[in-house]
Amino acid sequence: MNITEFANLLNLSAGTVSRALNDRAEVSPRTRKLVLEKAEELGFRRNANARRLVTGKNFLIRLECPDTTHVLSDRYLVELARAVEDAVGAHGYDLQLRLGTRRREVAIGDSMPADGLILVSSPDTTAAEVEALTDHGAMPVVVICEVRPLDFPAASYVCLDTIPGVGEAIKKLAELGHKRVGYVGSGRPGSHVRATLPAIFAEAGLVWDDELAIEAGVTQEQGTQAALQLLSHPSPPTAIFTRTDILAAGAIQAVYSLGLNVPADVSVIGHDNIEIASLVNPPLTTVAIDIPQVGAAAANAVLATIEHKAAPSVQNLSTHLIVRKSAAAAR
Amino acid sequence: MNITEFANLLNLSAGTVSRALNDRAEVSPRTRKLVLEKAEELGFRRNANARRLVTGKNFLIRLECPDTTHVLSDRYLVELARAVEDAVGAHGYDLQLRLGTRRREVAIGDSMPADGLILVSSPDTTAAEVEALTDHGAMPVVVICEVRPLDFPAASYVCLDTIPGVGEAIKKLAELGHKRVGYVGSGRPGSHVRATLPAIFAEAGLVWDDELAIEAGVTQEQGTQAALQLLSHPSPPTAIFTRTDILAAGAIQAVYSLGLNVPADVSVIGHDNIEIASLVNPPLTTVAIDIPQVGAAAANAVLATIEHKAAPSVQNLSTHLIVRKSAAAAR
DNA sequence: CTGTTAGCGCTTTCAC
DNA sequence: GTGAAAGCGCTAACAG
Repeated sequence: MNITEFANLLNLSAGTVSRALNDRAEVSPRTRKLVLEKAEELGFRRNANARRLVTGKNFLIRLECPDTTHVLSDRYLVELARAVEDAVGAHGYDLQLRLGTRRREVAIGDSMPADGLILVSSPDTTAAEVEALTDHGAMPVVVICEVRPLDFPAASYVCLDTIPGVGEAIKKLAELGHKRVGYVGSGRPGSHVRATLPAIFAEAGLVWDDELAIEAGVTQEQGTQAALQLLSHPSPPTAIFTRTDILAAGAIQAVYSLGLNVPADVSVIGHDNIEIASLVNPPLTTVAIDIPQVGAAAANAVLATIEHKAAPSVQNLSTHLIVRKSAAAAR
Repeated sequence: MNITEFANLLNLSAGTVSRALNDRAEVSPRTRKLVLEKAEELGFRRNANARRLVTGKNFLIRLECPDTTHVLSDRYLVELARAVEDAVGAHGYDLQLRLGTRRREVAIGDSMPADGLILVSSPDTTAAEVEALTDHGAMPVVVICEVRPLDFPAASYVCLDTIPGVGEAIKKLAELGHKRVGYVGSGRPGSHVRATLPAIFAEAGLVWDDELAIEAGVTQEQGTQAALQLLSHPSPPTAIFTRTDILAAGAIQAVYSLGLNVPADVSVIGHDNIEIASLVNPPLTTVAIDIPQVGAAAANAVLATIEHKAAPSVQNLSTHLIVRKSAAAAR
């Protein structure tokens, strides 16, 4: 059933029905009500493609995630997609997901069927790439990236800052009375977090000791070994902050293996809030970013550009501390 | 630039260009080549919505995942989506992702803009629900579900069978010479796997001993405790199969804490192949399903129905054993 | 093999 | 406030 047939059933014209369905002002309340009710009753639904053709709008937002994404791990993508979908759905938009590397190869055959783009950047995303993805600036875009925006001012940005959460974690430990705090890194000594840590310690009123920092690696076992080494220090830490939750799980095991307890004897704080964080014993206090918030921010940024022609914006979102049970007052 | 303008540039008619772009037979090779080249050169792209309107096709497959999905965990959704996208992309289709519970509420305003649906079912998905989602059978659908198809014969099914992989795991252990094999479950004594285990043991030539089966729970710590209990049995197992990788990680810790080694003294096999499976020490031998294969199977099933009007099909996909380092010959 | 023509189903002026 | 008519950009049927 098309809109004309439907209109005839109500003794109205297609134009009037269209206006009613689009919530236009010029239609009488009585008519609008009738149309809405009957549409529901008779199960009438507009042909989306005709509507898109004539309006030039697609009611579609594309979420693009290169598979080399390190900004947000796979695990978070679903959460992100859910949030974006919710946010854009509230405005009548659908979500199209593009994951592969299969970038521009669909070249011919289809023009851009999306009104806006949300791009999860990877460390090697370039401005040129973003421009290509947006059909040379024709499509509004928001890029989700680490600290610094790309050199592509036409885009909006949602920047993820890992430092504040780490700051909260260290501050929390300081507040709990810990004086000696160890660090177990994931094996990348040049990382942003690692480089900033001494300053963070200072700000929390703590003394940074290089001997209490180990770049361990990525496995749980490596976390255990690093923690063991830390705890065998002549002046051992009473708290350990690890770069990942997996390392934290390892550190907890190390504490137990020494006949000590978490958090009674040693506090442990992790990073990432992965699934097992809440499953280990004790449940892990950890640093994480609010993914739904990231999704909502990105969605609202594209929508603002699409619907209100808003100027490109830059938002900064920070990690924060999720307090569970693995950190307590120093003995 | 629309197709008529573009055609004029080449001194052709819109019809001819359309035929060339659609790879129709009636167009001369010479013309086709010209059109394709010039389209590339001038950056001409057809208006997707006009095409959709006139053909009645949407070139869109929808992947729908209720957030109550337990059939496939969140972690796998991205992998699944990637596989589906690749498979449908090869046929010129795009992927629309629908995650929320927000089911049919978009009722008015948009008709179904998808040619087919892939539905990841949850334990409580009903036939009526599937019917509603397909616009009363108007849209081809394939349901990804556990062992048994729903009572909705119009759909195709990709059924996931966990048993074969568990069978492989136990058989492997038997082949390695293990006689006593322990089981650590996730606390659901009525589960399909648990119920089938005695038969699987029998088939592998192993004796099932109820005293060697513990329904532990979900945390790593619970895995450790269960394994400890198992290993303190008067006639302890030389291998342990756990229902999840997290439990397996716990079991490995238990073995170490006893001054023993994995796999030299005790073999451990997990289930799920979660991220940490390859990160623990030793890398975990585990049971898993090939998600990309699931995605490809589902995608091909919808596409077959859409493009060749193929009859609904039922495919069974099984878990299998991923051999890493945590299982070895019995001492 | 190619040009011409008639819609696909909707929204949007323009009359009334 | 509503109806009539034009047209969005494309494909497909029909001529030639």
